Amino acid sequence: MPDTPRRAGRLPGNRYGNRPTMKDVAARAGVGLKTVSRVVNGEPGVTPETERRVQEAIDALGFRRNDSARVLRKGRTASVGLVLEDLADPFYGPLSRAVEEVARAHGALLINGSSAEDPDREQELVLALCARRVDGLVVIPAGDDHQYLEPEIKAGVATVFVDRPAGRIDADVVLSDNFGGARDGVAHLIAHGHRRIGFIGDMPRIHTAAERLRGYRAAMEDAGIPVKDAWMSLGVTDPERVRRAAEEMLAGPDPVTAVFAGNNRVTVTVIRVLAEHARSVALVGFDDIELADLLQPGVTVVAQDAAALGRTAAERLFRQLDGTLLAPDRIELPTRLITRGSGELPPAD
Amino acid sequence: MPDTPRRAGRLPGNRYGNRPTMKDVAARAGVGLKTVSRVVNGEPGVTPETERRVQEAIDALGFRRNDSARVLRKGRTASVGLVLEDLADPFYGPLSRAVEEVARAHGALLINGSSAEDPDREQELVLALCARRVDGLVVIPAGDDHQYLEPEIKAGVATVFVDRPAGRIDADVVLSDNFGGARDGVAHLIAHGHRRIGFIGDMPRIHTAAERLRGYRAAMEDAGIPVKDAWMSLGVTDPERVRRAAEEMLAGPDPVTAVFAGNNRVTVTVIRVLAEHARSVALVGFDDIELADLLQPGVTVVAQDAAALGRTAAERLFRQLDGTLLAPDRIELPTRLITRGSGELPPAD
DNA sequence: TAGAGCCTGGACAACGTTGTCAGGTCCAGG
DNA sequence: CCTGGACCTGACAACGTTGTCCAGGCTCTA
Repeated sequence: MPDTPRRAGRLPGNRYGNRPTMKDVAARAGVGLKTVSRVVNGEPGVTPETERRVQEAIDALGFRRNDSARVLRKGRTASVGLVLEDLADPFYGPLSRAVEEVARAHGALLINGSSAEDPDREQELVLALCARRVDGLVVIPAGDDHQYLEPEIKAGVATVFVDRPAGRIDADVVLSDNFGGARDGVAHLIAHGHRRIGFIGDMPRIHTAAERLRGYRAAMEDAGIPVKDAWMSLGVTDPERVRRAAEEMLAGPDPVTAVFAGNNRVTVTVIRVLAEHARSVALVGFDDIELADLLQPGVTVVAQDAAALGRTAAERLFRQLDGTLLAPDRIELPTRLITRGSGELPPAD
Repeated sequence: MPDTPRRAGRLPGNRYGNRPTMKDVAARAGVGLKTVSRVVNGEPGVTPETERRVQEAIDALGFRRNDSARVLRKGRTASVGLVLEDLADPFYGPLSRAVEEVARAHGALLINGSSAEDPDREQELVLALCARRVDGLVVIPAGDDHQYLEPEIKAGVATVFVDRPAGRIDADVVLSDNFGGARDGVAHLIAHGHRRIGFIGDMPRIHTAAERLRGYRAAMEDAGIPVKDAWMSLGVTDPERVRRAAEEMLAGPDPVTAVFAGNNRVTVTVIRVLAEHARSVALVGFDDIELADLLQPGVTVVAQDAAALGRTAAERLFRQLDGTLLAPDRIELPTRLITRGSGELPPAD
């Protein structure tokens, strides 16, 4: 009979592919279980000679500590979860990376998931992460009711919301100044002589979209310009519909001479439409986009710092875990207007 | 005396913030431990009435199953790891998202980490993921020796390498046709009359960079054009140095009339340099970039499908886990030349 | 009405690790 | 030679879950 594998006959044998455990290492090194544990964790109180023998057995068997068991015993997973809308969106890449860097500095791994802007999927993801007992959560909300998180937060899961505030729950939030940024961007167009300014943005149920719309309205009101419904297009985000919305604004009886685009995806489509348009139309977009400076004209944008959002949120998260953070707070990061040409075009009527 | 918390006196009380366990739920519902387990896992053999009582207790206590314990018992974590270079790079966002979608379809979560192109950090990340007993790994290698993974793979961790092949180990690999893509791109420039063509790429120790360089050389050789050292710049990736390299090629005694850019970051910088350059210079870049069609001229690129890379790799990973996949294989996905203007400019000498 | 068979529920061990604690060895000092 | 302390080492329980197995109560049929 060949070597009988450990646990033979008890399981098909594919449990972790039959990995060696500390017990196996201990047997091979001729020491106690706990001594192996000590060596693996670099705890003091082991003779160099013993340590050498254990280390040898570890290498020979290819032992790797099972963190699931460790977590079960210790209660901390050294991992944090990040739930965002879509990792493929260039806005979230740097944000995610920033969270990862902070986590790494604290010795934690990052688990992330995309909600695809679906509240149910967000909840499903968040709860799955809680079941894994992540130490903390950074969430970019898709839904607007986060009461389902209350038991988790009570149970000690550190939580920070980013980019959009949480709904019906008191928690840390890190936001960009969407209102101020949009207001400044629109005011910039007004300062360059525009009065008929269009706004194309996402569904107002998304907080950022609503705030930017509010900024648009505020700037118009400050300048004493009445806003026409035909100048506003809300809830529009896929390229086809943005295109149609932009074309309608440009063609109506009261055509706009400038457009404020509510996010990076809208901006890109609007650029395409304007490129085909005969009359010159000014444009300011929310969110910076790569190569914006190389287009003709350069694209003027209200830029937010995605990496700073992620970093700030993650740092708050770990301060919650340290216990150095007291009450939940709302932090707002400033935006920056970057003028490159498209926002400085004069009205062409 | 107020309600004494469970485990009072044993621990500071912050272990998972004292979350309820199945035992607690069982006690509250007045049933046995295993019955709670059955309800939580939707196993048959529980009366509706009992199930209701248990469910009530679960809701009241805010119970959430501890997946660490579950994993320890079951041996599968339902999570896969993804190690890539930099999540903030727009090339990796869609790739990561594609892996996530496939994982999600298989009920698994995605843990990902950025190696920052550092082999040590790659190994550290991979081993940390193995310690968490991820079921599988998708790795975009930073280093060129992956023997350290051998015990893990033997132990049953499914593994697929993407974008670059693994070093010194036999494993599944999913690649783009870097050689063919680069050769076609350069041949395209040659077909438009260019003979002095520059190449700017990353360090040849990176497989993709080496393959693209090889494609460049092959195309030149096929056309019988001797390549001058001054036309090639390798290992250059930060904007400052790419800029200098490009300027030198354009200014030398034998100035290039066209440039092949080895990756998206190089392309972007070269575009900037060319925009300031008096003479018209043709450009083909490897990797597509957003808005490439809106520049003047549009940027001709060799596009690879990042999402397809991720999807293909993840699908192979789960086929390994199903056991339906046999021997390790090497899959090469085609690239696509997208002509937009910059690659069709005639030589300007 | 008794026995067979089915359904529901619970006791118990095991997963691999770490914290606690006690035993054992070795040496210095009395 | 004995005592005490410092230092190593290992036995054991516990973390929260799931798989196995058995007990008890029910229904149905002969």
